[in-house]
Amino acid sequence: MITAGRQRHYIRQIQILAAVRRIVSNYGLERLTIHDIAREIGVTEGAIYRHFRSKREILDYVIEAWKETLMGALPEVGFDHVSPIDDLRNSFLEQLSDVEEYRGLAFAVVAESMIMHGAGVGSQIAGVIREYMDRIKSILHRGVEDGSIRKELDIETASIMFLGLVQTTARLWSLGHFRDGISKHANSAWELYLGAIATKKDSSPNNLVPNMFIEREE
Amino acid sequence: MITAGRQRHYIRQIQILAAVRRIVSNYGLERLTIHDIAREIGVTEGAIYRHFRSKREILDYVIEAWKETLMGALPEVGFDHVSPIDDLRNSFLEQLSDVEEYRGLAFAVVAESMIMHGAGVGSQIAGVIREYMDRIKSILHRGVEDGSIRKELDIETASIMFLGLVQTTARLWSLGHFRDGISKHANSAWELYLGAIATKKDSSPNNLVPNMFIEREE
DNA sequence: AATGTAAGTAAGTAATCACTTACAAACAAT
DNA sequence: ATTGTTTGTAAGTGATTACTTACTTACATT
Repeated sequence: MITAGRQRHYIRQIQILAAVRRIVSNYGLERLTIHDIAREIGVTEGAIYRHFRSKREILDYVIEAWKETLMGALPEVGFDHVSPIDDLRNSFLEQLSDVEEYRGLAFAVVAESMIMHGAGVGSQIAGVIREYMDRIKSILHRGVEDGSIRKELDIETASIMFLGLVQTTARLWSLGHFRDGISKHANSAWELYLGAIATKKDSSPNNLVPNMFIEREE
Repeated sequence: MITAGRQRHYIRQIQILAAVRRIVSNYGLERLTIHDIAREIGVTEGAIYRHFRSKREILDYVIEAWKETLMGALPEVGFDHVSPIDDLRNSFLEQLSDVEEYRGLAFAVVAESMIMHGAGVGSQIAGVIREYMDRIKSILHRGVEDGSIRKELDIETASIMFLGLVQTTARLWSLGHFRDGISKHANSAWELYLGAIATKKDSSPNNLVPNMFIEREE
């Protein structure tokens, strides 16, 4: 049961979280029911309510986990010992690797599909996105200051493009749009984005994108 | 009632379509019920079934209308009397004006939120998106051929970025992310995208974006 | 061994869902 | 005036939803 204040992650809660992702991934939000969640982890419906007070509380838990994944890939504000470009690239590739890891259903997609499900969940997710965008924007500002990002850039627009590239790649992947892995697209997408925002002095694109993404453990 | 083959658009069907957009816009897909649709246009539930055989048929109708809006803003394949850049810009601005027109719920967002609602609707929408992307890609190819678009460009990635910029701007707008109108963002977003894909010989950005979008009739 | 608690079950609840049925106006064509 | 079609209503249907209740099992602590 989720209580007030800081919460621990009990095993059943994690199992339920995984079940939610699997169900939404395979059958869509329509079939995200307490009945199906219970069946997925092999208990009865009543047992679910030992660990969550309501379905809404389950969704809150999912959103919270998504927020941690999302923000965890970004440096804290005022934390600038790594170059802004590297920060952006890391978040970019990390998110897309999350997409690939979960075979078609990253948190990005789950949360995205929850937006339209009324009952205040939309505004909650909007808050997470706003926070994430603010973080992206502050990184972009740092890049403008240290000269690695073009200063004529509209920061707001550039951050939207960043989010758009990640989310759209994730969604198309989840729709089965790509034949081969997501890695190749991740690299060329980053190159394209970098070309749009970076100052042009160093325009050899190959060295700007290390193969950190490709060399992930399988 | 929707029959086989080409269909006409009867007044009640259009009313229902508008009701669907309004309901999803204000309350989310959760409350897109036959009951609410009927109440929205001032009839009883049974009356709805005089015009559509099932709820699924209503969704099909919505998707079909979305497809027409989406594809209608693009030139036919092999139709190249206008410059590729202009074609892209027209589709880009036209879609975002659709977003603004419907005050927070463009077809783009409706369809997007339907993706995760199982029951085959997802694959249907995926088909529309695939068709749209193919059209975008063929325009990009034309641009490469006539020299207006960089030839080192990864066409696939560039088309994803295009879709991503439109969809994400639409979604953020529907989430109330923007304080002022969408027009300003539309123009700077197009500039940014253009800078990423266009050849650099003509790099004065002001003349590349006419104010056709701003001068829409109110 | 006794006891308290966390975690589970089986069988319900009322509400809501998409959809159906029987019937009645509205209206045009004959 | 009669008939047929379209479009509507009122009142249902069974299925499914989130959630509850009464009771039981597993297990650690004393």
